[in-house]
Amino acid sequence: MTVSKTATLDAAKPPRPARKDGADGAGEGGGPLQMGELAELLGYSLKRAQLKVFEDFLRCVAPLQLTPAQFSVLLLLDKNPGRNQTEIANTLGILRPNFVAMLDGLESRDLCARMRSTNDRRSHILVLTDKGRAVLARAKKLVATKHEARLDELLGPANRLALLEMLAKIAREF
Amino acid sequence: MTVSKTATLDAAKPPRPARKDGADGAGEGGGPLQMGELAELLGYSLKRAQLKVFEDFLRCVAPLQLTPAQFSVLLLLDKNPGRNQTEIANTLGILRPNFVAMLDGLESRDLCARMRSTNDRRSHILVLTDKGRAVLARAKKLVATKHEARLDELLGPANRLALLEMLAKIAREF
DNA sequence: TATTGTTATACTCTATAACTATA
DNA sequence: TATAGTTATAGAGTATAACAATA
Repeated sequence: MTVSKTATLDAAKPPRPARKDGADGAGEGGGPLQMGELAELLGYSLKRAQLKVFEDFLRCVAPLQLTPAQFSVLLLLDKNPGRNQTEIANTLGILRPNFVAMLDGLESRDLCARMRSTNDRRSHILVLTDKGRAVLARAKKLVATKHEARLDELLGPANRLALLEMLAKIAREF
Repeated sequence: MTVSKTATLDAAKPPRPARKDGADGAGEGGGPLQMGELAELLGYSLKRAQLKVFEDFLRCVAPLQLTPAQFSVLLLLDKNPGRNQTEIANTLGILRPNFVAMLDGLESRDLCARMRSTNDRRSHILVLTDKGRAVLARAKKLVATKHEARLDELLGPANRLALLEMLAKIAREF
């Protein structure tokens, strides 16, 4: 199609190249699609919302290079000193084999350390390093002032809390 | 969730092998861990809830062997006849390259079919087969009577709707 | 015998580049 | 040249089996 010269018409995207009437059967318009009962499927919105929230988390905490999973590990280590890998991993729903590489990453950045337990020499007691504590503190501030604050702004504090309660209930009891 | 079949559930587990007093520094109890501010992190509960809901979806619709993603595709094809792969994939947040194998799976089970468009021979118009429509109808019934019904039972219809609205808002505007 | 951390492995999801055939 | 479908590929995330050290 050598239209380019005369042009001007094809702004960005010509969605409708002169439809031959009801050509392809029932094809409606060329615009947005009908979501149908997808709009009432809780799991669908749940997944899309989760992706958005994680995406925003990453953005907000980008200067510290922490994923939601890594953040949750640091948080748990801080609140639960003296625990081993199995306990931390189980609590977060991470399988022990998969937790190894994750810890390797955190440890190589000097955010936490493994210490052989004196009681049970099979266990690795996990501890936050000073740097780990510092990074966690900064991350918590970013999450609170940027990430969660944005959610508060969108939903309102009361709704945000109601949402959290319901999600926690599903995670717990469903 | 992690918990597969073998059940990692903290149910059966002797957490305290005769602690020698305050041995390992600050290690508190041997029971469940402190969640700390993880309990207030929306993203955390969002993710755990999403996994539970998808898990239940799989169970409820197991006789039809449909994943949430496959179900959403069938639903969309039914409501939007005459659309091509790119349009369906984009609407569901699936990348075109990844949509190919997914369609292959559905088409090999005779649930949908690709038809070359007469207007634009590059496009594949997607259509549900009769079997696809039948399976979709059965899936919708299972989802409504088992899956969503269980959520209604847990939260109550009003709360369930409020939850859905908030999740949709996050997915849309966040 | 059982458990902790680990390795190896595999399977799913997701993401990007590049090819082909059409336009 | 641009777009639709496709291929190849790479990277996360997640799952299971099995081994060494220790209990």
